[in-house]
Amino acid sequence: MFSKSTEYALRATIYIAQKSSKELKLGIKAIAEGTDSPPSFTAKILQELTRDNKIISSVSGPNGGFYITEEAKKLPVRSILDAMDEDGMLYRCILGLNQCSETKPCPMHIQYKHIKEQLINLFETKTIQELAADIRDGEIFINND
Amino acid sequence: MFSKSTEYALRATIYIAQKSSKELKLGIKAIAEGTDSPPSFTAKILQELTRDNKIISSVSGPNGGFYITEEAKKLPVRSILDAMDEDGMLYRCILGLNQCSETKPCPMHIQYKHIKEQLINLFETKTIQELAADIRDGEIFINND
DNA sequence: ATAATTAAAGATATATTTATCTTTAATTAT
DNA sequence: ATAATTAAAGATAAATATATCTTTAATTAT
Repeated sequence: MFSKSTEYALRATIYIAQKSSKELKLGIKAIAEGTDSPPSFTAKILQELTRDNKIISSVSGPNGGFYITEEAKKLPVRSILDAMDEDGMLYRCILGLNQCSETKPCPMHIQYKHIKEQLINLFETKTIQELAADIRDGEIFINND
Repeated sequence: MFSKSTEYALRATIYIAQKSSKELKLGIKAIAEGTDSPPSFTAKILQELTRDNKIISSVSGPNGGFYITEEAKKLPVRSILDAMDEDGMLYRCILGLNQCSETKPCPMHIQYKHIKEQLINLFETKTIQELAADIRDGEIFINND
C-alpha cells in the first residue's frame, strides 16, 4: 500500500505521539527500536516530518530529541502522507490511469470507488492523537515484538 | 497502491480479455497502445502472465500474439496479482508490521480491517471476464485518450 | 525449404527507493 | 569556555523497480 518510508513515518509519528512530551523527548535510537525501523533511515524520515515543525518537533543537544505538540497531535493521519508526498496514493486510479474519473471510469472504478472513499475518510478524519490513544489504552502494538 | 508492473499487468489483461479471441490475437504493440503502457516493458510483463499459460496465452509467428482462454477469463482479478507476486499487498498490515493481527493489532488495524476485507473481496470475487464485459458494454476506458 | 513475423529470453541501462555513514550545527551541562 | 550530546545535512552505497534493446526461438505463409 505505502512505501517503506511512509510506513516508518506513520509508525514513528504514532510512537512519538504516544511516548513523548515536550518534557520527555525521544532519541532516534529509541524511536527506531520502538517501531522496528532502521535507525538511520528513520532519522532521515523524521527530518522530513520535522521540516518547518509541520508534524514533529525536535531539539538538538543533550536531552534533546523528538516530540510532538498537542496542536500537531490533532492533525489527521493524512498530514503524514502529505509530508511524505504520498497523499496522491489515496486519490489515484487503482489501475494507474490519469484520466480515470466519474465521467471516464476505468473498469474497476465503480467497484473501487466505495473502498477509496473509506480509505480517504479514514486518513482524513482519524487524528494522530486518536491512534496514539488507542495504543496507550489497550493491547495495541506498533512493533513486531 | 500497486507497482507500475502490476498496473500494466491488470490493464493488459483486461484489454486482451476484451479485444482478443483465439482467432484474433493481439500483438504487443496493439496492447501497449491500447493500455497506455511502454511496449517493451509490457512485453516483459506479459511473459510473466503467459508463463505456464497461467493467465494469458500466446503464439509466436505470423498472426501470432496474445489471447486469453474462456477458462482463464473466469479467474478472479486476484490471480493477476498472484502472478505478479503482489498478492501480499491485499493482506499486509497497513503500517507494514509483520506481527499485526486480530490478537496483536496495530493502531490502524481495527479501522483498516473493514476496508481490507472489501479490497480482498473485490479482487477475489471479480473476474477478468466481468471487468472486460464492463469495458465492452458502456463508457468504460482502459487508457488515457 | 525459405523468408517473414512474432513472442521469448537475455543483456543492459536508468531511475528510484531504501539504507548507511560521515560531517556539521545546535544545545546543554559542567 | 569546553566538552558532551543530539539532530541536521550531506555524501555515498546497495537494492529494487522501471525500461529498453538485442538475440533467439517458434510459427506461418509462400
